[in-house]
Amino acid sequence: MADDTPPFRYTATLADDIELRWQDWWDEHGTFETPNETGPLADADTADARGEKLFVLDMFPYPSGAGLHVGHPLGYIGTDVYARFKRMTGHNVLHTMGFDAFGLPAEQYAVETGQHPAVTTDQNITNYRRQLRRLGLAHDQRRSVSTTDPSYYRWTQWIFNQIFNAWYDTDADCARPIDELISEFESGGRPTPNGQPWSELSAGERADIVNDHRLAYVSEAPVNWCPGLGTVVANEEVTADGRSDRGNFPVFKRNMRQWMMRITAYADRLIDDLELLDWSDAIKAMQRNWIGKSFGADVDFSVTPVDQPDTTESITVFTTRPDTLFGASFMVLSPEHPLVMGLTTPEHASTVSEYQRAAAAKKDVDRQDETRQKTGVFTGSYATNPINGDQIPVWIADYVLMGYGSGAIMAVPCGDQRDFEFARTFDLPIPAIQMPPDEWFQSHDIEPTVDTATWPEAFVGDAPYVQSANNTLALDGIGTKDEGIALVNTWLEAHHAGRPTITYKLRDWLFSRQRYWGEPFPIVYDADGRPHTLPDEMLPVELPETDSFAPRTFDPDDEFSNPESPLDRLDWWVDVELDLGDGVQRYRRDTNVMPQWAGSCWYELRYLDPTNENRFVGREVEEYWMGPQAEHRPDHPGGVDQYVGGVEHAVLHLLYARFWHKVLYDLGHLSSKEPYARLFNQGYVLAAAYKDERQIYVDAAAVSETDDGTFMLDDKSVTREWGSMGKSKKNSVSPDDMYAEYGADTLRLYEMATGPLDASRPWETRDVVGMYRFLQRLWRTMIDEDSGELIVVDDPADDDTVTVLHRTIEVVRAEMNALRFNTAIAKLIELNNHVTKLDATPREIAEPMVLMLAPLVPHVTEELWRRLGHDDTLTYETFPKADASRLVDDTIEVPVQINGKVRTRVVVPADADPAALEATALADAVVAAALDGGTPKKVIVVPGRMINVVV
RNA sequence: GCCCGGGUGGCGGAACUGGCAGACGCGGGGGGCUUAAACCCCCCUUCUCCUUCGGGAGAGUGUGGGUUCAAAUCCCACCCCGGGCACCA
Repeated sequence: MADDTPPFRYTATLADDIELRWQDWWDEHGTFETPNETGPLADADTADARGEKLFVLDMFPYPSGAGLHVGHPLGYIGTDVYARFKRMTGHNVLHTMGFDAFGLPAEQYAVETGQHPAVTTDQNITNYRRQLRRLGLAHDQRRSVSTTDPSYYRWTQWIFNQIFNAWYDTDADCARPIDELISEFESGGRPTPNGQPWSELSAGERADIVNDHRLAYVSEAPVNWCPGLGTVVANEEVTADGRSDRGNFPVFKRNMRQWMMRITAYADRLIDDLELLDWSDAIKAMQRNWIGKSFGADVDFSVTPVDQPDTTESITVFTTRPDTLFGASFMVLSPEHPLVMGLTTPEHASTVSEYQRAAAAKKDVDRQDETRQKTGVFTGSYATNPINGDQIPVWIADYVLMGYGSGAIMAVPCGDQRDFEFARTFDLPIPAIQMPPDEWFQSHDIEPTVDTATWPEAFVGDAPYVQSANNTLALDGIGTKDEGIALVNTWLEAHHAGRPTITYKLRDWLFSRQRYWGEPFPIVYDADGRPHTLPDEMLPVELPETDSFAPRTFDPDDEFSNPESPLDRLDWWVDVELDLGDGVQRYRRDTNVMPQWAGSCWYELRYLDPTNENRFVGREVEEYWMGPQAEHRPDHPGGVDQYVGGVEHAVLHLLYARFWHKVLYDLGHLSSKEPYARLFNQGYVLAAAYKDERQIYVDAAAVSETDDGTFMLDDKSVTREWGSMGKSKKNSVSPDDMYAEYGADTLRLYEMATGPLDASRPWETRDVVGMYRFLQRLWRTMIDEDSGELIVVDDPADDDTVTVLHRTIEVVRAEMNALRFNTAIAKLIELNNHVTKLDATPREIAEPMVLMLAPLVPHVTEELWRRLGHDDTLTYETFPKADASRLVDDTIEVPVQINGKVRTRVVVPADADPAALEATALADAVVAAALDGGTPKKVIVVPGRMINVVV
């Protein structure tokens, strides 16, 4: 190529040279190594010299085989810019990056390629490290961890043991060591569940009681069985339409014996402590909704079992509207409710069992389709409504779910649309208990009446009660539900027929997976099948080597298949002889592995103290980096100062990690109550994908847009859709291509400039050139393109330029601090555009400009800083501060409006008082013409901003 | 249905606490450099209309109302888009 590009122009080639050189320099000099104050990585003097601590954290990546595309590092660049900025404003910043490398995709990728997941995972991590390093991210490499490393998961297993050896004391409202529970049982200070004295129980009975209190426990419960994946999965991993979020296979509810974690014990604290967190309302709302706390009452209805006509039992229902109890005209049980068989009379037995079978065969998806016609069958029995003694029929129906409340409801058809529809379908009575307002009747075009036969739907809302009284309670005339609820709750308690209660949607966390690539449980079972944890000195329990790592999967629709853990096949590993304190005995190892979320529940803690052999994190180290900061806020919960990641973890990782953190806090291992004090959700990089007429993706890079807005590949038109980037969509753009074409600094700048960090934005390769041109102009203001010589001059800058500089500094500082890098960049471009118009670039402008750009484009600024005559990295230079006297002008131009429209401008002294402003405006020719000799009706003066003359 | 966001030029997006809408970048147009092109540089670029070519007028931030001297910004009603939850009693 005949190329007359000037030899020292800032091109991709020069950028490449600069970037690789500085990346090596940083590594050689340990530039980004962050000292602790204590422990193995301690250098207290340096830590103090750097200033106040600041922990900046990214959600660590799962290292996939496909490598990074340009969408992945958006958040990583954002945290890097922020962390670099904070280093320059007096902070000891901890920033590193680890890998969340256990889990399904690694295993699937390994199965596809026939390589062991340990091998592919290592390769992928190596590739990720290379791609991330090439971006110039200022990470402390010494602190990088992988969840798959035995020296890491040793401590994941240790934390599991902590959770296993803990119980939740509801009186103290915190977790405590299980030994303290046992002591309470032994001393009699706490009664056993069935009241028998502890001393009379066998060792096995005692173990069962203790196991039932543990925060990690094995139970037989309905779980999500996914035959297509060959494993059970957590509620949080099931999509709304009843499929696995990994692989999109059907998921079936089955009773199985599995490990659970008692996250429900923390439901209230997980909600309440959201108040302490600087997170977006959206994420907080998602967590609150997921936990799903609702206040209401349990109400007991008595029933007579068919086979024991002389006895009564009670069915408890949960309701959020106890005040509507007078309107409960029938009861509906979930088909799986344990009392259904006992309440079914012989003549209804066949229809009931048939309905139960049909309900069981239905997938959750179909069952939850609320548009479906209501179905159900009568059991033949009646229950007594405690508030009015009415005998109400007991039905079963699949719109009542066993998994929520008590699996039974009182149906109030006049006030609940589902009950209303059910009553209409089966011709059940609909007594009115509220008199809806006239407008309600008008909107339905019917006469006001309590005769619900004319009502088209249930009435939901506040309205005076009617027909709601018994001998001891009268609601009639009361107008608000809060009052009604309080009165009925009092009545229920006085008559032992119910009690206020709280229900949650949150279920305990299903914690075991029947896969290979995960943390083994540090658990063995004795001859009686009771679990024992392995003592700390036996950790880690290493994942056994095997060629046969593929899980057994099944036909995705084969609901009645059973999971087979890969570890189960390894007899040599499963059967062990150990001395756990009772002499050498034979045990069987637990053959489950932990879910992918386990490793990410505490990784930020390991970053703090990655080489600690004695503890998962040193106490003082944790306190330094994560301790509550009362000087900022008395109720500061502690935790990471700035966490950045995608919104997709709102109820998975972020909920699980908070739960583990709180357990560790309760047990005295941590000083922080919460792991992540401040959370920022970055947006996503979206990309256009194109499909041809066969609905097959075509290479997005080859598609062009015509003038009339249609998209063409060669001579065929294709359709466009927006979504995440991906190889399968043929629209992936690799950062490697961007490095080759523009360099890492340009890529960083482009990603930060396209919009606010929390907004998703489309990727447009053709737009990248704008930031490349900017860096070229920047380079050209300081370096001669032909000679390569520095052309910065030591002459003072003119007054106007200095003013522009200080205004820029003022804005850039504020914008960087608030993570608004897009506007900071715009300001810096304006400054540089100003400088390009000067005859020469003064050093007093060049140096602060380089420093301000350093967090964004670290390589080219290091190079310029060096050429400006400095020996050391600019990483720890002080970020420029604005001179306040430069931020105010002597005179300012103020717009003058006439009747709210800008018609002219006047130049006035900056400190002009309102009267002077008004006088100046009225003297202006345009204003005088508008007034035409008259006087204005009104003049509004906003000093320094605006004058509005109303004519 | 409920809960969160959001809607501004051809495109990505700016706009402090209600005070000059469209910063910055892309794209587009014009010009320079060049034998030519690419690269690079300079100027113009919300729309419509008028113009004596200096400029001027009107409209304009999803729609319709309202508050105000003044609304992208506040209030009411509605439409559309994205995300989350959902037969949750």
